[in-house]
Amino acid sequence: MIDVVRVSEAVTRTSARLGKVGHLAELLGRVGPDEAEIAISYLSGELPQRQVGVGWRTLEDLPQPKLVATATLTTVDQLLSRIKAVSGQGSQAARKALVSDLFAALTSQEQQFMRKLLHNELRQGALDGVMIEAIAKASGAPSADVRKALTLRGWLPAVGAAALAGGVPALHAFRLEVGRAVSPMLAGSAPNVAAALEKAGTPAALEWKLDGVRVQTHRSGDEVRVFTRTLDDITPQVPELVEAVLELPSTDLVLDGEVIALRPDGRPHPFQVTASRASSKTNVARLREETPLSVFFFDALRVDGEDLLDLPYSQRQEALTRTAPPGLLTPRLITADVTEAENFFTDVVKAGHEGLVVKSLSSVYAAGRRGAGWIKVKPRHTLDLVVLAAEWGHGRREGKLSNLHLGARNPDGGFVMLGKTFKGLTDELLAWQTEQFLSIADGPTDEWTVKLRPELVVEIAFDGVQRSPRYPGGMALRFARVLRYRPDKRPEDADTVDTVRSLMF
DNA sequence: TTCCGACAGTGGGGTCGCAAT
DNA sequence: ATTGCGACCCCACTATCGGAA
Repeated sequence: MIDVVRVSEAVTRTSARLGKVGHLAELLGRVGPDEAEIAISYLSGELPQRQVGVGWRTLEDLPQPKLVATATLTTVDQLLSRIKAVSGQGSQAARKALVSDLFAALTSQEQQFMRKLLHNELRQGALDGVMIEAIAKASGAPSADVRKALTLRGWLPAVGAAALAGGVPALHAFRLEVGRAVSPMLAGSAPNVAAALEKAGTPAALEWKLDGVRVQTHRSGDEVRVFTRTLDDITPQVPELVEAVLELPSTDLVLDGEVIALRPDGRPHPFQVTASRASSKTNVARLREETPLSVFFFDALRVDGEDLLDLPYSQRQEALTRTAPPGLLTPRLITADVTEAENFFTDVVKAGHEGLVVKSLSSVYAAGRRGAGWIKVKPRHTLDLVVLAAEWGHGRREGKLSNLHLGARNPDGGFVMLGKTFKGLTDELLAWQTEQFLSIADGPTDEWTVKLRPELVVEIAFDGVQRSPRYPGGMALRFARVLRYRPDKRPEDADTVDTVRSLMF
């Protein structure tokens, strides 16, 4: 354990990526085969158990550290598995006792590392992307082979352990396995349709982007399993999808798509409604009567027992349209014409949906790599809002006021908070606003938050207004980010809550 | 020498399930 | 019945490194 912690610290101190890879590869070269999975998992910032039910609250008041490092990866891993088991079935007291046992077995250095791992904030500048390179270096296999195996297996520690033990042949042995989730292909983004077409190359396929939950659907005979983007199994929550897939002619398939709650008129419910349905595990039978889910597939990874990941988009589409009826397919248009594409974008937004995903016709299905073959485009709203307060940042933003509290003007006086944002800020802007904020700080300030006199106007971009149980106006901005400050505007020129309310749904 | 793709980091709002209160 | 916590849906954006151009 202490070896892993020391390597993590070395990785943190090294800014060069190749240097990080070197440190990681050195450790992988000497870790035993039975502990390789654990080492790879910890050093890429995750636990083999994924979640164990321990958060910040459970990590208060922990026992004194040991002075001598004796813990092994195996003993730590076994304790974490017991903690997970107790979290799933048992009292908080029992979990707390096991967490105490774990920390009592660790030195202070190891305790710090474990605390960061449990919080999912290792912040050593190396996650899967860097670890892939380290595994390649330590095993002598090309990183492309490691990446390909990861796509198929969905979990890097297993791939890395196999590479270290068996090299290239072991990596090539990974296959798409029906019933086991594949790493999903992700999309990059572009500010508008023309830019997206430019990136994807023409002609390109334009698909409706539905604001629902990503679903990777596997069928083997009468067995169906449904996985989310993070590879969690949500099969019991989506019976409509299971039934729809059992109707298909192919009995051996893997399809990629989206589930979404639609109103009777075919327009989408707000995202919150779909998310609620897809995450509810109780009363599913009743909920599906009230709020049925629809599924729209947009890709085929396997049909009739044939793997399609390495085929170009156009051939995968052929297999998809052969397999699924038109009602289950995501609306799409193939075009090279910018005007036609822009009209299609206008149509989808008018229909109440999120936007488009523009796809290269020649791209293969490749996990993880954003920006390559798929590019999303969404409309953007903006508002001029007033900064009401700011919170101190963490990590590389330590010592800078980072997270802004945003308010719209109330015509009756005062401002109504609509949420927070920390996005869109350059280092320069962070430094500037920290100085500005401290000069207009107002009244009592707690440990994290600095209240401000409402004087600064900032232009905010966002994707939409959603219903909020948390903020006083009953609404909050979705995906708010800073575009620029508006020194030319005064708080009384800021947008009003009425303007914001008119944008809701 | 410059450009750009990939990656890591920094957090946002909403909702559910579960245990404790 | 309510509250606090942990987990996971959705996610945008900037900084940095290092290979490509």
